Amino acid sequence: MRKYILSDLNNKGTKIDYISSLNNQQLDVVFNGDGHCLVLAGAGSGKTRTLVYRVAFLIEKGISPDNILLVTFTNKAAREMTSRCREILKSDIKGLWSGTFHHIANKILRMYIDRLGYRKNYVILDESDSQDLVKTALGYVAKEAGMIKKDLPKASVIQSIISFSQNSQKPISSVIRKLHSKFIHLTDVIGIVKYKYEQIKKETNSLDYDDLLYLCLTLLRDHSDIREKLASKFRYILVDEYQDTNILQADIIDLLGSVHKNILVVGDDAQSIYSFRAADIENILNFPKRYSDAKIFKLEKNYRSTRFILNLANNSIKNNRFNFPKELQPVKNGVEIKPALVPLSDPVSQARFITQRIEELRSEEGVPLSEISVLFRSAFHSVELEVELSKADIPYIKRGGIRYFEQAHIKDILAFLRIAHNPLDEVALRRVLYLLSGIGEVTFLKIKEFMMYKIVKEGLSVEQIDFSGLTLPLRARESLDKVLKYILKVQKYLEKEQVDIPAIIHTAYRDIYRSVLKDKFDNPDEREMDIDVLAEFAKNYKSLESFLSDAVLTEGYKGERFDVDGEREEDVMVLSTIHQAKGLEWKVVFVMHLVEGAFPHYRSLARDEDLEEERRLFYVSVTRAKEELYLTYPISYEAGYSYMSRVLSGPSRFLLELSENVYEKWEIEEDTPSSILDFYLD
DNA sequence: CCTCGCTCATTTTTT
DNA sequence: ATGAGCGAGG
Repeated sequence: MRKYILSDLNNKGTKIDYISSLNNQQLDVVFNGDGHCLVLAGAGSGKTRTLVYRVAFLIEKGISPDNILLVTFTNKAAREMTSRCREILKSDIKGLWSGTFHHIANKILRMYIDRLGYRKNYVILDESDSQDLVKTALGYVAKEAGMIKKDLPKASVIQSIISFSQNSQKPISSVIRKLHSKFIHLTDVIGIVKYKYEQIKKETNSLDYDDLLYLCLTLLRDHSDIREKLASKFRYILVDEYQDTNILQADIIDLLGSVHKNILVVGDDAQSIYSFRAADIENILNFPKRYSDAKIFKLEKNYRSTRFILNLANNSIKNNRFNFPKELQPVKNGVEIKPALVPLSDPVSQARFITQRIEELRSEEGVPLSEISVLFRSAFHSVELEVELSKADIPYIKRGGIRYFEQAHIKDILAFLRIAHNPLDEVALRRVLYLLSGIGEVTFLKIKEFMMYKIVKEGLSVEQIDFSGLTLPLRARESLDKVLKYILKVQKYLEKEQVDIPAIIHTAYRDIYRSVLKDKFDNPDEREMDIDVLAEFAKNYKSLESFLSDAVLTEGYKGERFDVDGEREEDVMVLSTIHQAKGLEWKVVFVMHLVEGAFPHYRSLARDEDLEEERRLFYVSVTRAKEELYLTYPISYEAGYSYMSRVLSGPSRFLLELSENVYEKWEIEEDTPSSILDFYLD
């Protein structure tokens, strides 16, 4: 194969120096990645690099960027990859389609969804919107069936069942049997709730995350002209993190690649960590079966971590039975520090230790904060640490937990924008009206029915509706008037050539929301600042619709700046859930709260496959580290909240099952009773 | 019919 | 500590 490489290079006279930038395995992918290709890329094996060079190579070879589709796991990753591509090519790349599956599905549906009987101006519901709507559906169904809500699962549970069923393309009944067997006797009712939920979505022209994928697939499958058109457009398709795709996503790729048949997927079965949202590891394992002509590439050389760290990672993952056996081969040379296992007496000591060590790294060893991160299983594990970091004046951003766009006040403001865009947006209208006094469930329904009738049946616009035909209590009337006045005002803005979204946000805030914010929350000033950030972010958009879509599909976290135009990061540290740390690397990594029951999470203990996923998560966490790795856990901690007793559940099994020689034990808490240490560290 | 204040359970991971 | 759910008052 190497022969082709040189002749290829000589003939094309390329400007990019592939040979000195990539190793042989990587070069092979870059030059020979035509057709159906599976690239099995271990952690730290330079898979992003390989993808970036592959895209650059295609463009340099003369493929137009709009004939390339690059699917990534986050939109952030897509931005990073395209900007790196731009750097090596030293030219702008316009027209390349890149982003997450949801992002790309949205792009396709905005063009063609009318073919499926939806209007193109649909709204996208995020998970909590979807939950709200399931709750509404549940209300109707419970009433009709004469059941009490108490006897039914919570809306969030039903929502998750519906979602999993959609993403895995399995019937509700089998999802319930597998994931929520205690509700098995309610299968029929849940099925009806799902039906009702679908119906409301259809009526209100809204799509949830799963609909984006499912409808995109339906569109491609059932409308051959659209399929042909798009599949002809995409001469080359590249998919990153393929191990975390679900069946819908794999099928979408299959159809989009059905004309040119150039589908290159990259992934690592050992890093599959999203089965809870129906990611199916079979996609990657069966890729060669799905495409019998598939070429398989392997990237096994690890450029990231020291041999101690890799040794630890290999040692851990070999306890898993269900995956391709493989070992990461270290390449790195130089100073090697053994990973440290650090037991601390409790979460506060743990936080202090990490903070102290970070200070040392920073001041004594000159490690920039941007080269350090702290990872954990669950977002709330970092609370004590956040306190300590703030005390020590160490700037950090946290990824995981509540997202920026999911905060109540941001969702409130977005709801205002949504009803201006579409006054019949059920979820948004309910949210806005509930904020104001005098309007509850019954009054809301009355208003909604009235507006629906006037708009849908009589074809009136909001401006034309005579609301005096609706009898309402005084307070409700006042509240409604406020909202209507707002909608009319904003619709004037929308008629203008250049839509000023920040102005719409500020109008909603000044006219209505400011006073709500003041009594609803105890930190209104802080939240007001968030709303300013939102307005700032909105400046980049020229249509309300695209702004609203991105607000739902963008993964930004609180405190994280939206690096839309690749602004330089300042020197801040990252705290992150392991899920959010996927694909990233740091010189120094702390993995904290390695406590049995927390990590592995107690809900995964019952089934081997779930436990193995937790172990893969551990594997992902340790392979983020380039040079130094600290594994910490508190010996005792308070589970749940303070009314519960202190728990001594002991270190994670992921620590215990590692052989002693892969890390150094580091006991720094002199006040820790040694008997406890002896017991647990045995 | 709405709101407020009480009680109870509740914390995995996310596009 | 926070949120959801429920029952009593307004």
